[in-house]
Amino acid sequence: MPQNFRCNCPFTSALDVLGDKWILVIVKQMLVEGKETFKDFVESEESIATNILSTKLKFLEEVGIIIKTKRPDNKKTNLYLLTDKGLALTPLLVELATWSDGNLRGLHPTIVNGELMESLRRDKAAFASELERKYREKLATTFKD
Amino acid sequence: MPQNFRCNCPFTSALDVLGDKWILVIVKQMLVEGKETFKDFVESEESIATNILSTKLKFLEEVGIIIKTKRPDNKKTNLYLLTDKGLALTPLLVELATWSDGNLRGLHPTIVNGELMESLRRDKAAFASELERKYREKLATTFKD
DNA sequence: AAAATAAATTGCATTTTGCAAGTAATTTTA
DNA sequence: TAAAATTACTTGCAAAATGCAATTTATTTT
Repeated sequence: MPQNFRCNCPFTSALDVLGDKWILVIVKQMLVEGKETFKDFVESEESIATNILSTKLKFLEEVGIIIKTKRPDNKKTNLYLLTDKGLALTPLLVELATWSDGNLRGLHPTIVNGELMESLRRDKAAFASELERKYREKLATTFKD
Repeated sequence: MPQNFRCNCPFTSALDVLGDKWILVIVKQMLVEGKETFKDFVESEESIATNILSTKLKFLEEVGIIIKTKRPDNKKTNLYLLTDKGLALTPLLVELATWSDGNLRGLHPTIVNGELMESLRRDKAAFASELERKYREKLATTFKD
C-alpha cells in the first residue's frame, strides 16, 4: 500500500495509489494489449526497466489490482492477471485515452489515431465494456483447467 | 511539456503528462474546491511544498491545462485558472473518485463518504457536468471586468 | 516607514527512477 | 544429459524528482 494516504479525499487517495508514471501503463498493457508475463511487459514499447517493473508488480499485487499466478504446466513463467479491482479501472483508462485524443495532439502530433480510437470516440461506454468483456473471457480460458 | 513522450500510445501519452502524485491533485483543488491562488494551494489539506507547487504550476501552464493571470486591482496575487483543456479533465477526475469509492475503502476506511459522494454515485455524468458548469460560471464572474 | 502577505527561490537531504550487470531457477536444444 | 537459452528477478550505482526549512523579492496593509 502507499505508506500512508495523504488525506481522506477520494480524488487524492486514488492518486496515492495510481499517481505515477508506470502503474496505469502496466494495467493498460494487461487490459488493452493482453500482456501477462514479466517478459511481455519488459518487451513492450514503453520499455520499463526490470527493477522498476518488479517493484510495481509487487505494489499492484499488494493493493489487489493484480494477482500473480502460474500455469499448471510451467514452473518458470509467472502470470500477472487483473482482479475485479483492476478491471474496475477500465473507465478511467478510457478517459485517459479520450483526453489524449482530444487535448494532446497539439503537443504530440504522432499519437495513434486508428480504427481503435475511432471506435472509442464513437461510444466510450461500449468501448469500455467491450474491453472488459474480452478480458474476462481471456480469464475464463486461462482458468478453465 | 514532458521532455519527450515515451511512445505514440494515447493511454501512455496521457500519463506522460498527468502521471504523477501532484498534477491532478492541483487540478482537483481548482475544479472541486475552488482554489485559485498560490496561497490557496499551499494551505490545502494535501500540503504541497512551495518548490514543488511552483514547478507543477509552471508545467501545467506549459501544457495548457491552466493559465496564470491577475486581477486588475491586485499586482501581488496570481490567479491560476483552468483552461478548456483543463476542464476536459473533469470526467477523468470523476472516474478517479468513483474508483476510490468502490475499491479503496478496504485499504483506506476513512475516505470521505458524504452527500457529495452519494450524488456522484447517483449520476456520474450529471455530477461531472455540474462541476464543469459551476467552474465556467466562476470563470465568467472572474473575467466579467 | 514598518509590518505583513504572496509568490516564489535556494540549499540540502531523502526517495524514486533508471541503466547495466549479475544471478537463480527452470526449460529447451544439441 | 550436458550446454545453452529463457524467465524472473536482484544488486550497485548514477541521475532525477520530491520534500523540508530558510531566505528573498515585490507588493499591500497598518
